Amino acid sequence: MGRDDAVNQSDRCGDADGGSAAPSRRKDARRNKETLLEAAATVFVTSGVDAPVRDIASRAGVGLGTLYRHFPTRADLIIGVYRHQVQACADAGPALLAAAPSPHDALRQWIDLFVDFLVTKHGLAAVLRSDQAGFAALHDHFLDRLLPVCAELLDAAVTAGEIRADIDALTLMRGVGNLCIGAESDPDYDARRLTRVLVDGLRRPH
Amino acid sequence: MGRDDAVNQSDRCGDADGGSAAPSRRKDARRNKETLLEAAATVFVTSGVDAPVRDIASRAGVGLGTLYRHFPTRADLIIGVYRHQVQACADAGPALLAAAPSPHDALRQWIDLFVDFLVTKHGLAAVLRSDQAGFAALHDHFLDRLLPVCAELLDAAVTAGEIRADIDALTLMRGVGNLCIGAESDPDYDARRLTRVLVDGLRRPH
DNA sequence: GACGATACGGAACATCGTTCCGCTTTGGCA
DNA sequence: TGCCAAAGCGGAACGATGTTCCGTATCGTC
Repeated sequence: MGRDDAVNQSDRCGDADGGSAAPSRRKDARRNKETLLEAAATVFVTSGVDAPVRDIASRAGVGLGTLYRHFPTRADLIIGVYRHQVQACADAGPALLAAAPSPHDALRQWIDLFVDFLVTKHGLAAVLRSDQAGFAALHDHFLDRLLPVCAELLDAAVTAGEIRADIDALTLMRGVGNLCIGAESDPDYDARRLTRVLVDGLRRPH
Repeated sequence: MGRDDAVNQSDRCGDADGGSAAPSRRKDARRNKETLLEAAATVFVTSGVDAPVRDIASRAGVGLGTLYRHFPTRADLIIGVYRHQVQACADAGPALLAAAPSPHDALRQWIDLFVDFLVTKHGLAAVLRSDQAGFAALHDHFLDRLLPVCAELLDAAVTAGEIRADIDALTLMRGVGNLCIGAESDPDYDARRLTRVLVDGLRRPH
């Protein structure tokens, strides 16, 4: 819990928007966006990513209209808050593959990293799984960044003959994400151990 | 999908309340309760277990007050609708243990049964996992009926030396339940296969 | 048939997401 | 510096949903 690795650092850089949209020309707009991200990050920790939108707006000291202009959906807000951590997790993949004694070991370590990230974000895993309209962007963002990494690790392990080949990266990631649901609020449920059992189950039966 | 086994039959017997509460002395009350259960079962199939309460009440042709009197929480309604199927799943455990070639095989088959049940009920797995207040009763009901069965199968497999001993029945059931979340609405996500991988992972490493 | 207990129905209230629009601020320009 | 159009802001208002409450209707009994 709370391992001090690259994935769980919460620093964000100055620019609130790491994406493709051009930052506003107006200073107040940029400041509000940044303020909203900070407020959201705080509220997410205490109330989870399902916290009422009003709570976030009021903590940021802005109106609802302002929040919705900068972040049309809750998914946008969540992406904004966790963008850098997701990227760090993605970056860790190739490094682990290079350093670990075997591809399966790298996969296991990488999934540990992913699980540590998810489990420390109240409700993130649940909303990541959500099929509700409006969360597609969140889903896509995670998949865009992490799926290729997972696929690379998986392929390497399959090529090395270490694991079975009938589970694709998408299914595995969703499974791991699902296993993390509720883990943050229940000390009796050990999502980390369970994901390791799952990854163990990938091993080629002989 | 839609396997015709004992667990997935949807018949209910005459008495709407299989639980401990004494049935009402009034005929209209008993009839309304039964009507509500039928309406809920129908609505759950089409709109999932998260369907608006009003939809169920209106389909049953009763007022909201009536619905809330008979089923104070959504969990009570869900329990009422699926009570018999849960019981059938519980009953299948000992039978499988007696018939299967090995305890681990029995466990695998029983979990297949459980997964088949969950996957065919839109949103059930998700709400089963929910930590929200009001769903504790649902959680407890499932655990009361199924946890002992799971524990028995797990113990037998451990005793037979087939699987590792560091995963308890509660964790396993929650993990399986979690793996089923969203499976009903996404053909690309194969919860059955994933749960088999998980159960495979339980095998004692040698 | 009368009467008390029980149950019914749905209006009313609370919460939350989302939209909309009149007002304010900002940045560029003369 | 002063002006102005564009951009942004705030929060009232609306719709959906869960939940409560109470006046009225119905049932079972005597």
